[in-house]
Amino acid sequence: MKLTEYFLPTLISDPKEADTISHKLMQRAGLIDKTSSGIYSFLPIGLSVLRNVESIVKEEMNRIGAMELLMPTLTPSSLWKETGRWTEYGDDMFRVKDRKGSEFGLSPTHEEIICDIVRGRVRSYKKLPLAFYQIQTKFRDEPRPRAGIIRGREFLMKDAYSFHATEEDAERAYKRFFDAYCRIFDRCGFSYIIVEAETGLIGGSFSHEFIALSDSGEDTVFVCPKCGYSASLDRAEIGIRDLEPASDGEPKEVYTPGLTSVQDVAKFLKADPVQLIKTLIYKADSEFVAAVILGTDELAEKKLKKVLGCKELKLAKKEAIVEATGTPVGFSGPIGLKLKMIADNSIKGRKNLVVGGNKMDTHITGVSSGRDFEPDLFADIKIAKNNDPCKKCEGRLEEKRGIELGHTFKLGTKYSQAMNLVFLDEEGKEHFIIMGCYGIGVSRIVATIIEQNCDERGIIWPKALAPFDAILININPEDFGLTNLSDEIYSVLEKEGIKVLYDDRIESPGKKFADADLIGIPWQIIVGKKATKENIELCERKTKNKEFVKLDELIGRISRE
RNA sequence: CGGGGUGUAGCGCAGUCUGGUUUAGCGCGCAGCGUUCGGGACGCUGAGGUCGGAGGUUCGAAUCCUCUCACCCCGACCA
Repeated sequence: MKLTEYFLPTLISDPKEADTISHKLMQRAGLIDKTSSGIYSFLPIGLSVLRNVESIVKEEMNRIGAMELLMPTLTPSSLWKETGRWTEYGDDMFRVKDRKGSEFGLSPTHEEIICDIVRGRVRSYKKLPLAFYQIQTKFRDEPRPRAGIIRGREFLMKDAYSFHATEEDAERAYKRFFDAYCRIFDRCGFSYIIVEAETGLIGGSFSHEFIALSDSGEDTVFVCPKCGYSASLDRAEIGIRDLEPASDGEPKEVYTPGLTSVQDVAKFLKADPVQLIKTLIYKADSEFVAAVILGTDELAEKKLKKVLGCKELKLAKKEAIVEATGTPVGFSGPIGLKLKMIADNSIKGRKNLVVGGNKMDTHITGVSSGRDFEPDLFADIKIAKNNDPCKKCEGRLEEKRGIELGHTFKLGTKYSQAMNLVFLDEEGKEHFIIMGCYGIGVSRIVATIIEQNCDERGIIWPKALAPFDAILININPEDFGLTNLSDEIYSVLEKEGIKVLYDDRIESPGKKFADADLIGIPWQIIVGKKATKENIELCERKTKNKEFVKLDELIGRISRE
């Protein structure tokens, strides 16, 4: 491709609205153009990369026997109503009406649609298992799109669905998808971790998130550098902390007028906030419970939910707290509380604590756990912090930011029950089909690659994903000698099937080098005054290493591995 | 949805507080001509704007007032 005939609108300065590195570079290097908030066009060079990502994804999906299909974006409300997600999705789903007034949703995901395809057509165990995938545009009306295409309202996703007769088979498929995901992210050259995750609106029994580490990421994860343990913020298991021990004190009521926050109380009593105890009142399904944690911690609701085994867990409302404990908000404490009490295990054996007095404007100092109150259960119910001890080894957890690239779910029968997907086994008995679903944010991958592969000059594409293999820079297209040589190199490379972008523009060398570095094509072939067929300059974008090769060596040097 | 911020040429900005000297400027980019040609060259000439939109105040509005729309960031929420 000759650059004079190509559409590559590069920018010298960062666009004002972008502040993550990948967003800036995608706009500056002419990969994308914003149409509206969270909605982007892929320009030619951006689309090349997107297609390269797609082909890696497709190859790995095909390799594990998943069949590609394509489902519609516009989907009738009736299907969503079957599973209840027409309501559950709320404002996150874009909705439209047809001319007759029938309601449709722009699909944010496709469980309902694939189930509708499969049900009725698969009635026998003999037709199972099945696995399908598609690469398709998804719509989600995000409350806050951000960071360019990292969180868009319209984005490209690979979603896959598998159907099984048995749990064991579903788990085997889960493993196959899991391994395929690892291969995909390895081939893209990502540095990533895999964490156990929550299933959210998709539902199901368990799931894993594939998270690329990046400071621009929106997810917080914890990694143990020693044993490799990794988990998301609200699930990371923490070992026992080695807190400064305190000696026993005498319980004493103190008057703390209007002081409800840990900070205020600690300041007022001149106490270390770690000696304070927070007592949070939650409503677990229909029962009120008290969660007791250190003043310096935050409660991990998902952990507490798991400990309680309840379906719904919500912080109790102000009036409900008064009703359940007889105490206004901010003065609840563990002593004499008549609710089920779960305490974080870092409270076990702690002494000389400050707790709420279960009385207006009152706290109690000098309290010891075990002596003055005994929770029903000790458990890990706090959110992890940087440098917390690892539960699996003696290491320390490190807090990192990441971008979620993939998510695998073992769904079980959530959708097959709602949509009546049944099959007959060998004995003619009816069962619900067991499902799995597996997603990858394809467009998000493109941004994430840039996050992990760039320098101050611009993008550095991994060779497997680059929009072109090489950029051929003719330093002076008005010089016949240089142009003849450049033309010859260009036609030789093209003939060999090497994708080359030929910078034949009449521009200053500085601009050409700057653009080449910005768009990040792995190899730069530079044709300047000293160049001959026997002495062609080849520069690697990533390292900026220069070497001089003969024309017939060039192909071998830059062909894809 | 709560908090903060921004809308002036393709991009980045000044001008707004204190209305009039602006025919609305500057840099980059763009077009033409010439000189350059190994790290975002230089000179000359030129094109490009209903100052986000609507209404209002005023002799006069980019500037003041009211409403509104769009976009960005933090949070909440979510893949």
